[in-house]
Amino acid sequence: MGEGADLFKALGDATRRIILDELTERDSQTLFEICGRLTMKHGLASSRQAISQHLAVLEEAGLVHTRRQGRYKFHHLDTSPLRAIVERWPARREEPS
Amino acid sequence: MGEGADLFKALGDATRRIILDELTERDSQTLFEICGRLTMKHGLASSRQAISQHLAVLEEAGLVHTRRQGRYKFHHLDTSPLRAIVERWPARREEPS
DNA sequence: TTCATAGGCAAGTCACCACTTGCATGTCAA
DNA sequence: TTGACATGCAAGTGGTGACTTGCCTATGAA
Repeated sequence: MGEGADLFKALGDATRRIILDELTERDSQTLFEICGRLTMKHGLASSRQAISQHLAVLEEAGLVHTRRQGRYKFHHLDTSPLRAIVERWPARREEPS
Repeated sequence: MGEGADLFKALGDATRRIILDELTERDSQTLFEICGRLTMKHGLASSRQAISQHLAVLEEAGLVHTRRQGRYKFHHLDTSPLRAIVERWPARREEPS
């Protein structure tokens, strides 16, 4: 019931968080571009299928949107669902001593 | 390296998120108080040990701090680690159409 | 068409994690 | 001290999820 479980599940994996980092640096990438950049710049050697499944989870959470163009599928970052987190548990009024 | 994995792991469980909800409503509760309120108001029948382990995870993530007083241990909410999430993946400049 | 590229689907394996179970520790009251 | 209460610790179990493996579809160029 709008509990947002998909969002927290998506953020729960370290590889998916790095994918979000990569899309923050350079938005609108294809699956193969993301695979290459994760290997090169972030030092992780994940398979194409693994990254594809991660992107599906991120899309379910609303953090990534896709756009098909011929045989390419571009992935776009959407950080707006993250606002629900800080809104669910607001900052306290009084600051600690 | 300050990657914050503990934070996302803590937020990844639905019961722990409800515990944060409960502490948002009423801060500084003991383990037994939290157990009782989760059963009454949120309808989940988790054991004392389960809740205790959840609170330990939340404390590792810095979301909950504890204060001992005699045989009681009070749990305090700290939402400040959540800011790191929205700061890691900032909102885009342009708004979507 | 043929071939290479970009991506999708499904079943199987393995490790982690939530939860239980049982016992132990420590505090306070009678 | 005895007993009840509040919490802690540690081993074992089951289910979920990340990853692999293998095959399939679709687009575009020669």
